[in-house]
Amino acid sequence: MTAETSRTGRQRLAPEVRRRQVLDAAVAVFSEEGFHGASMDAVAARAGVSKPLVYAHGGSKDELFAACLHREAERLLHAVQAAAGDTGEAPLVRLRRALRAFFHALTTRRAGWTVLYRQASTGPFAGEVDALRRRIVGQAADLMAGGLGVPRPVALPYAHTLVGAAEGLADWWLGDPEADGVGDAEPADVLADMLLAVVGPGIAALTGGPIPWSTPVSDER
Amino acid sequence: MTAETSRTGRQRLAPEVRRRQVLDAAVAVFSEEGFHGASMDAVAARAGVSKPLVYAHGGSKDELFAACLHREAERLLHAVQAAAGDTGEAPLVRLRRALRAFFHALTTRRAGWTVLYRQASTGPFAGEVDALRRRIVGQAADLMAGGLGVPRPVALPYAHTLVGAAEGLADWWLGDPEADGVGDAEPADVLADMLLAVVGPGIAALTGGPIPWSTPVSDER
Amino acid sequence: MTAETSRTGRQRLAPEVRRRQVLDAAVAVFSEEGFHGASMDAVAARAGVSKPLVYAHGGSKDELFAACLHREAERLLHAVQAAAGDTGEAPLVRLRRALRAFFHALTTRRAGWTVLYRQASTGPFAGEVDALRRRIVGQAADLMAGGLGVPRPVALPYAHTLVGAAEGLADWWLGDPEADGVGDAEPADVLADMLLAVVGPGIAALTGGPIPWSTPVSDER
Amino acid sequence: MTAETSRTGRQRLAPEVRRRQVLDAAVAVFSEEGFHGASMDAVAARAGVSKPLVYAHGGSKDELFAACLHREAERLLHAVQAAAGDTGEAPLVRLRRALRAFFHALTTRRAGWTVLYRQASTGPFAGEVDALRRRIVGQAADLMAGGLGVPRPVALPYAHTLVGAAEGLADWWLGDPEADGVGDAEPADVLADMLLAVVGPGIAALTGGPIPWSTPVSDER
DNA sequence: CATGAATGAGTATTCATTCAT
DNA sequence: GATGAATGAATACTCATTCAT
Repeated sequence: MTAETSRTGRQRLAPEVRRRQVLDAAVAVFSEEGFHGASMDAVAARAGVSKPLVYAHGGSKDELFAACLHREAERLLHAVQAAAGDTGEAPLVRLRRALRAFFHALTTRRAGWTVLYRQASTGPFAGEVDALRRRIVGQAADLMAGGLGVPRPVALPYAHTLVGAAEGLADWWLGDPEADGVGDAEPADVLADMLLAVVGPGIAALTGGPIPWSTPVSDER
Repeated sequence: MTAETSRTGRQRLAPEVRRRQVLDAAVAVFSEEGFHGASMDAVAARAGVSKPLVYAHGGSKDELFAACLHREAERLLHAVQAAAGDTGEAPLVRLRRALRAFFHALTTRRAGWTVLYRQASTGPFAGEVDALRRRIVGQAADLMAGGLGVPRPVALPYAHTLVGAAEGLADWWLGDPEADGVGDAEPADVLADMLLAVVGPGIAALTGGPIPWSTPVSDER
Repeated sequence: MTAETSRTGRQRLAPEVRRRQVLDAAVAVFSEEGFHGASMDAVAARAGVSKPLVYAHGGSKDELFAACLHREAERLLHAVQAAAGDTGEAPLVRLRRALRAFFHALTTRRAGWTVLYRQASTGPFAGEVDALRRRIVGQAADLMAGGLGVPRPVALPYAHTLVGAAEGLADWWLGDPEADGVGDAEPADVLADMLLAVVGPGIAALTGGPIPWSTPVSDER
Repeated sequence: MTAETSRTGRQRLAPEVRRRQVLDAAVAVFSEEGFHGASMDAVAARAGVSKPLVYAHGGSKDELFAACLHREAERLLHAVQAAAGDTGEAPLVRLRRALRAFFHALTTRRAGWTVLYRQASTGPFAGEVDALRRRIVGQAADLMAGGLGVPRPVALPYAHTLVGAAEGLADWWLGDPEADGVGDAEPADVLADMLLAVVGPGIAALTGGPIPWSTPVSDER
């Protein structure tokens, strides 16, 4: 018997590997069908495993969905947080970094974002979903209020606006066949700059200062 | 006893009236429970009619949902189109009118919006919603390219950004409990101005001209 | 189309008829397989209807089982109560009547008895089953204590003994191929007399009196 | 480190020891949960071994349950048979011995009795239990016909009645919370005497002789 | 030998959909 | 035409059973 054993039939994998496999499939299916529309059969089929295994590693459908939500939220939050970390640079550079990380996450992990944001806030997960969305948008609001000096009362709705705008742009980029004319630069970076071109002046106006990112920022990353 | 009533409690209504009754109930139920979560029983109960009648007037569940989608989409599109009609005013005033109409439709017909966007964006009707979204974005792109002189290649992604931003702000307004602190002004107008404050300067910068809406616009409407 | 409509396909029956049909099937299946062993599929098949109909008329499996328990218990209790009613006759004649009614119920409605008595007192119905059993045996104990003067402290265990004896005898009668040699008399009456021959003297000894039923009792009934 | 232990926590036990361990656990679990309610996981956990080991030593679930049934049945039969053995004493003393042994087995091995009678009397093992019951009843019938001179044609139904009565009394004793008021005497003996008080006179009347056990029997045992 | 990991087959329950009246 | 009654098809979840290590 070779080192890879039989390719077909029962595969005996390490629990954490299986768990990731199941969660990946669940995120994919939930993002495509929604919570109610997704069936545990579909998740199992997508993962290429049997249904009991899904239950063994993901728990009930509710627990599985919650696990998907949390994993994807943490990933997104960490990615943006790491990118927006206070490195002594100007706040606007941090915003740009954060947007790049956000677009990177959005374009490379589409399903995770869909699970987090395209799910209705009705049903048994309204609380969970809302709390996670609040955290994500809260990050943006903190950045705007704390670093950029946007007045507190409007920071939250503006953060929602910003996130929505980013999502609309990403949707276009991901879904539109004509959207490939961005050259050979890193797409996430291009998208971030496009978004900044639209919302940057408005934010700058809110803070009263000039529009610093109209001057080139060194292409760190 | 008129011709419209019968011995029994059954009301013999004109077909189009019945159809509207059923559609209204369906929009309400779908917006609250989602496509999969809503049951035809619930729709029938909400409409105050029997289930076979729902089938007679609304077709299958899929057809019924599609009908909801289309009716609400047409309403939204017409409202925006009417508001953005070329009335000889400056293009940016037209944009502002369009945004106000958009937010007005959304805040007054909340259920329709929810059905269109939050419930259908995943699942078997993602395609329908996408097509509708494309029409809305097309309107915005026309406005930007035709009226404002935004260079064609960027008009489309910018329109996507704009529409996404509007959706994000709308979601905040509809879903966030703290979002009611807009004073006693017409909420739709406030939302439109909030959105313009964020994206307006950027769009104006693209066209090279001044920022016309920074000067008060007569509160027509 | 004749008066009996189509024999096959959907039969539209009155709700109470269907309910009885479903309950009868449920009693039969539960008595044969036990609560856990019985499947709702089996109940539906036995009733000759579809599974949703079983749910429509019987509720959940738990509710269905509880309904079976209650219906059969009421039937048995009423049958025995009616037979043992205080008609001014000697208490022992009432006991004999009660036993005849009991055997009649046992031999003609075997499944009902099995559901009531052969189900384990473990599981979600321990309370229900115990309460019903208590009522049935309580009837016997009342008869023994109230009418026959059996001392209270032993009336209950003796009632259990009596019921067990009756059940054993009925088992023999129902299950044993050699048990048909009872002539052409009503079997329930013969069984009652056989049981009285075994336990009668003992009960009489407990009360201190003679053994009255060793002298012929007029064959009323 | 002896040959019986290994490096790991696994205990390498003699097969018959393991088998008894498994059977004991199975009897316990089956008696508490019923055949369908019991899971092989629960049996394994109760036995403190892994599930495959249960299969290795107990066979399939059906085989395991049948093995429980047979072991407990043999124990009960042997106990009664040994007690009723022809020791030269009066037949009625033998009957009393047998009853005491029966109730003793029952009160000391409650789980075994529950498995045999309350769990298996319905479901796929009704036949097995019936056969066992026939053997027990046969013992009683032999005693009555052979020793006590009860006429053959009635010995069998009377034996069924007797065994049924014993079961009813046993169920009361095991299940009724008020059944512990038997003083400090050996419960099995008290139960035997209670049963004899009910059925003894009747049996004695059948044989025409006196009632021998109304005179004290030396408390051998 | 002993076990953790995996699965095929089944169970209770619901829902979209359609006859029979 | 309108409805109560009925069902086929699915869905979440579990369990007896068996490989692979």
